Amino acid sequence: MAAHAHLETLNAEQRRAVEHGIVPGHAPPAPPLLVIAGAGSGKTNTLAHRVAHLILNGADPRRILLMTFSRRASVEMGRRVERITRNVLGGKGAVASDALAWAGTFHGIGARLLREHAEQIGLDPAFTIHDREDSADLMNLVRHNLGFSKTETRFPTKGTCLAIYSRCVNAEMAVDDVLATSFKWCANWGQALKELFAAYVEAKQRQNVLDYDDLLLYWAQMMAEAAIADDIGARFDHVLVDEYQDTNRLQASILLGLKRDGHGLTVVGDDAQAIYSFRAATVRNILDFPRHFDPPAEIITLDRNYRSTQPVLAAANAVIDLATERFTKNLWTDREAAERPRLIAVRDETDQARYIVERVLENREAGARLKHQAVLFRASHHSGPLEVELARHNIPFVKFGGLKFLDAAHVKDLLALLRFAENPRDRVAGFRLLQLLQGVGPTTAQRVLDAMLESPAPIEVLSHVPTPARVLDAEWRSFVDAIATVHAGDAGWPAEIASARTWYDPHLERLHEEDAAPRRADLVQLEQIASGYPSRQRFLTELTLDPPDATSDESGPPTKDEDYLILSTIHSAKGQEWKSVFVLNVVDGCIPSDLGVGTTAELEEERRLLYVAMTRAKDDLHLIVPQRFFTHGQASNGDRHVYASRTRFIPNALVKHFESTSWPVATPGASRTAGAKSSVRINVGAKMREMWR
DNA sequence: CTGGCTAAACTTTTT
DNA sequence: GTTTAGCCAG
Repeated sequence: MAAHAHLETLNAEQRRAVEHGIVPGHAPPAPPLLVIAGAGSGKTNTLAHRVAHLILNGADPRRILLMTFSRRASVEMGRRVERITRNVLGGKGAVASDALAWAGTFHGIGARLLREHAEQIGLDPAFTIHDREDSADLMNLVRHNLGFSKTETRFPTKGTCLAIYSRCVNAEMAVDDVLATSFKWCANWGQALKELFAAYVEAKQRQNVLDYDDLLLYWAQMMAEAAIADDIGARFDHVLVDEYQDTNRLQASILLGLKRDGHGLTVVGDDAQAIYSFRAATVRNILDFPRHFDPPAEIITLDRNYRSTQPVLAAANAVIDLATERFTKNLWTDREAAERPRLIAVRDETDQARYIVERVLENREAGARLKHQAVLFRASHHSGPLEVELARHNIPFVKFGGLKFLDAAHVKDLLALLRFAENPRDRVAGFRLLQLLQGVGPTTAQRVLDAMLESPAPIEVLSHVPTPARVLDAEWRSFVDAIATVHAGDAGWPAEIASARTWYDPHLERLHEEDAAPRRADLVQLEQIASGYPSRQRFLTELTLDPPDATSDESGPPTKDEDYLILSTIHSAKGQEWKSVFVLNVVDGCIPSDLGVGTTAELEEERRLLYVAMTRAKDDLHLIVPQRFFTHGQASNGDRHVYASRTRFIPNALVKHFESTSWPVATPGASRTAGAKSSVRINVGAKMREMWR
């Protein structure tokens, strides 16, 4: 049947998931559905087909809420939905991807709903949003004001305070419980932390700023109020959530508040790939989902893997099989292949980098594009030596995860000016800006901001504040004018950024004499990015919620048709796949991270992390094991490097799933020049057999 | 009160 | 190697 041609590429389970509750020509809010979708089982494709199928059978795309884990995932989903509907309806009838207006992350959707419903909950719709660093800075200001920065024994740092606060909010737990379970070394500070958090919340409200957690928290609060919850719930007929295993309790509260009887709800996920518990995500969400409803939600399991070859999948299955707790069964595939994944022993991180360069170039010679190859690692800084080696060989790469463009001091300075102009009550932005001026320190900054705080027209007040002592009159006037000009917005968006840059330039020169030029180029690039947004508010909001997540070795992002190697943290690699995958530092201390071996739960998450990394590979998988690696500056510990051993997640019993080799391959000449008899022993018999394989 | 200095502590993953 | 608290001169 032609109308169903788009379903023919799906297998039976996928098709059941796509068609659940939909009859031809009629797509009412269906009973709740849980799809357990293993790695590479066509999850994104299935979800995209379900959305398309809803639309093709009469659902209004503007009344579909689609929540994905990242902005990148939501863009991809929109594209696929558009393609499917175009194939069925032809060019004219296709649903434009922007018709799927409510697709995005929980945080992004939250920000939009909060602006629209701000009045109903006594919130000023012009709020600005603090990213993690801004939140930590505000926490620090409050912490300082309460006198916690000079306690007898050291008070937790701003980052730790924020982490504790964030976990309380996201896990819906009391401070004392969070301290007892996740932050034992801070258990003594329970009372002080409660005071701190109360003051932090007040400060945010006075300044009309929200942090990441507030976007969810305020939303959840709206859902707890029946009248508003019904209002918002009624805007959407269908609510679909991807990567449900990585949502937290607060997000589950929102979802269940949105659709209390579960009708119209579809969630998709895989508990074997849960890797975000540090953000308070809990697999309980996905496990408990069916029983929230009566009758319970239907469960459909996708366990056929279309991505990886059989040997790659066998190795990944073996790794996850050792998990202490498993809910889903193993994946299967019919993609036969002879090559087992490789376990490569190298001497150190330098050789690890050389090995990858050699293999990557070899693959490119054989016709594989760089883009189809990826290098994955546990922590962002693990790729350091590799980046050097890639640069030496002129191999372009793009790195996902880790330090961001927006974290650079000069970028933050300029953004602070824009944010301060947008919301003059934003103390973190103001504090940062004022201290750029010579002669202004914390005290003067506080005083100026205090004067502004009370007034309904803070910019007016600022213009009339007398030039503080120790500050040059001209410098002060230039600062005040810059703020006022941008705030008034007469130049229009994004032209006003030019005024901001003009003001900032002398400060840039002074603060970064050494490397002012590349930093100035960054700011030009920022202005370019800004031109893609319709307004200052949209720019600031979307930039904090969806910062550019990739950095490359060249200035500026590479153009689409250029070829480049992918470098990514394992976390940022979620949902992606490549023909060849290299995993760095598959040693104890990196995977699992030695910071992640505290509790069994943490250790189990590290195991899943390795599983996620391995299941990204379609054809070749290389796990690299450096025999030793250098540690950063623990001078007191003496040795500059430590000997590492293969990750505990691949014990001897699992080695049979891999092709074990070392690199570089020892040449006969090398041992001779060594003079003394080499300690290396080779198994001649094995090598003979190897020749005929 | 600011800004430059020293000593000591900390060091993952991200919306 | 980077960030933070504390000290001191101007």
